[in-house]
Amino acid sequence: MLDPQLIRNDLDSVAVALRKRGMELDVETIQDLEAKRKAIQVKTEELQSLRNSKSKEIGKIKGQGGDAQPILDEVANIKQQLDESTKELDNIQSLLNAILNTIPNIPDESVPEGNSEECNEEIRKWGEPVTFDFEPKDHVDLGEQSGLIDFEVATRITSSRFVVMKGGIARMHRALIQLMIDTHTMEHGYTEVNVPYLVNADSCMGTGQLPKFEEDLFHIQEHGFYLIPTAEVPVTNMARDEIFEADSMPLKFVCHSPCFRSEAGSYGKDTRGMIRQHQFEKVEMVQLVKPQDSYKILEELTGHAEVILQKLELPYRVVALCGGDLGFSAAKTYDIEVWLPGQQAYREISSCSNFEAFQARRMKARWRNPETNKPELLHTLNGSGLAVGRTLIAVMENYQDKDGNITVPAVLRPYMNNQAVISA
RNA sequence: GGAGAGGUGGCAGAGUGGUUGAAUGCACCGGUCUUGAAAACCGGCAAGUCAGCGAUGGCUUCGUGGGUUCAAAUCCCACCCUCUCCGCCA
Repeated sequence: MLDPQLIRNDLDSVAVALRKRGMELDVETIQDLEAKRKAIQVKTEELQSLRNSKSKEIGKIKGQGGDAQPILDEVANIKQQLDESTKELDNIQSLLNAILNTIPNIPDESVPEGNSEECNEEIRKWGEPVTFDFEPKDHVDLGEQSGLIDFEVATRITSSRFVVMKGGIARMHRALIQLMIDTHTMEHGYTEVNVPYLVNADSCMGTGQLPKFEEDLFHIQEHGFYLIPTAEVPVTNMARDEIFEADSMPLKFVCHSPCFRSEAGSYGKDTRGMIRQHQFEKVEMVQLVKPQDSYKILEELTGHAEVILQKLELPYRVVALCGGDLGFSAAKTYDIEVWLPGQQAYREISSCSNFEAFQARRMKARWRNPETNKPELLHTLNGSGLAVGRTLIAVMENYQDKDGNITVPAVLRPYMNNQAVISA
């Protein structure tokens, strides 16, 4: 959610800023509703004030044993006026909120212009794509050859876009999680957390999945809960309605969790393999920071994700998302893309974002600024560190030999009882 | 799942229809005292929101949502959550 003051006082510049996303704000409708809101709110509050003072008089008179009837008569019609005015205000406010809740965050100045993936800006590259002296297979073929990745049986159990992993592959998947969490806790200073995978609607509102993107979520109708699409939701919402002291910040959390996404609207996209699943696992980093630090910390956080790829010696590049490719709540995002020999392409494996106060405002996540001694909105950031399934397939494809065996990266072996090869 | 108790400010904890946004204590901030600190004493101290250039003023908020009333922390209804006991259970 954007600052309501900004919307009231400088809507035109908000509209200009949002054009970077390729979004056209309906300035006239908002201004119109806002003007009505102002008039009706003032009127309503005046009526409330009148009622309150009259009621106090009644109380005083009755307390002294006097006759309050004259004032009771005087007050008789206030109630009805107030009811009408309140109803009208509620109406306008919910119309206005419906609009405001669907306005995305304002992109940071440094975000590149553009309306599609092609306009993303490459920031840096690490490592060289390996050249094979044979035709490298993709993870689907490799998994089929070894029998350690089974899409068919997962389809029988549930549906498409699910997977069953077995043996060495399942083990390496688990080892990757351990490597990531250990690195972030022991080298980068994050606190490991374990959180609910079902969340309530308020939490989804807080991080911005609701109200606009309900169709992307799995919803348990019976209880009103949602399956988390990312640990960002429960972890960031730990700060909802909280006020943190300055010396406890930044708060840094790392969390491994499954993620559930309905992938509505992605029919036909990445249908092959494990790239796009309804259920996948991710290690997520979340930071709650002082506003003045958030852009510096975005760089750090992105670096923390990169360390995992460097340890695994997987080539990657970092791109800054352009305005049109930016997520709803983000002010700035770096995607990290790993090299997949099977696709001969860089594919997203992490997304690191600064949300500034956008989520914090929805969540009422605040810190006490020592300079003012007042609670102020903090800034939230998060980034995958990393998407585990995609990391797994990157390892498989980059570490394969011509027979389809997969060498276990050295850094993972301690987590796999020193297993060095997953045989085809 | 059954029975009972309860949800009030950063925390603890009063308050059962009317100058109660809420006693008191702790914490916190400022000051006096002190070489300095502690103690003691004095003062301040909820959040959100609206109008206003501002001074300031109004409104809302006592788990959530409805209702009764001129007036609700206080009465009524529904829901949520916490605790205790019983049952079941990884």
